[in-house]
Amino acid sequence: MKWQAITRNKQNILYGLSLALLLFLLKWLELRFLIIHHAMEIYIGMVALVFTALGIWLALKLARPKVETVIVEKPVPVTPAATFSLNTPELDRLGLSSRELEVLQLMADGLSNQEIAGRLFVSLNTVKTHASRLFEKLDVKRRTQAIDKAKRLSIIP
Amino acid sequence: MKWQAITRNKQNILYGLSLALLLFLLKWLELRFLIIHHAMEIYIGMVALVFTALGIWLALKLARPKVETVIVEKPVPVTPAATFSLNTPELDRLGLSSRELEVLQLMADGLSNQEIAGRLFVSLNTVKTHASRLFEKLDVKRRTQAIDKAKRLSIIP
DNA sequence: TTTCCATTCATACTTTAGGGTGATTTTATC
DNA sequence: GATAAAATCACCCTAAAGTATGAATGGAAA
Repeated sequence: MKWQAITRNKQNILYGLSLALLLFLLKWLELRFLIIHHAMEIYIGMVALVFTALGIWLALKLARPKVETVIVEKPVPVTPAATFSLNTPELDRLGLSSRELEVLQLMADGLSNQEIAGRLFVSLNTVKTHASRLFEKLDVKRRTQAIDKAKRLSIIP
Repeated sequence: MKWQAITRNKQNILYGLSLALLLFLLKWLELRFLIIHHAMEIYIGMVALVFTALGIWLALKLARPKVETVIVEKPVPVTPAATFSLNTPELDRLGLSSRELEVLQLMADGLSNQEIAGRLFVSLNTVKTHASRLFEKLDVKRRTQAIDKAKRLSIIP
């Protein structure tokens, strides 16, 4: 801002000096022609041209051209991240308990019933009970069917 | 920015006008002393002013505003085609036979060994043999592990 | 207080899966 | 023709999965 103010002042000073110079030149030419008393029309013509040029110069210097901005939107295809999204409505519809869902996921991970029991800190019998209930709710006969169906329904990832 | 430009132009115009006014006053005072003897100088002074204004007007008329185009990229979500792409190098590395791969896929679909046998027109023993070989090559202990691993490796969809 | 549901556990039994061993046939390559 | 691999099949045995029945406990809702 301060720098801009100094620059502007400098511009105005230059403007003033150039104008003073031109006036001096004009006066000097005026005196020369007045003394000689020749080609008065030429003198006037030159004055006209000189001051026209001065006007143009001033206008170009002072007037800042407007910049018109045109915004063009370009569609860019974006592939969304491939993430698993739990199908909550389907899960609610099936009515699986949280324990049943846990067992299902561990089945899909390839664990045996005994291993699942160890993972969940329960007995093998408990796991079998949950599995049985799970198959009932999913209307399947075996774990491979349960896993296949659950993935199709987006209940497990 | 635009407002600032207008304000600056206005300032310069005012500056110019005030200077012109001063010049006019100067000329007028000068004329008061010279009017009797120098009618010509008054005429020339007016010519100078008029042509300066003409120059300014011309410059402003000729100046054309610049047009700048800005391209803005807009993200558009693209639904990826949910297609399975067989991981052929991995399949080659594991060395699964075509029959073994068939059995694997039907396992993943939830079929029992007996059902797979019926689907492929072979005996239950044959299916068990293929399954056994399959587990060996995949280094797994049970079908759920085989399925899980095969999906991870993109051998089956 | 009663009822319902989830969770846990047990037992007995049946079915299926999985491992081991061996054999025969078919297919492809040299 | 010889060889190796894939495919097919059988039999025996064990392990694991799956079914049926029953019981106990705790928490939430009516």
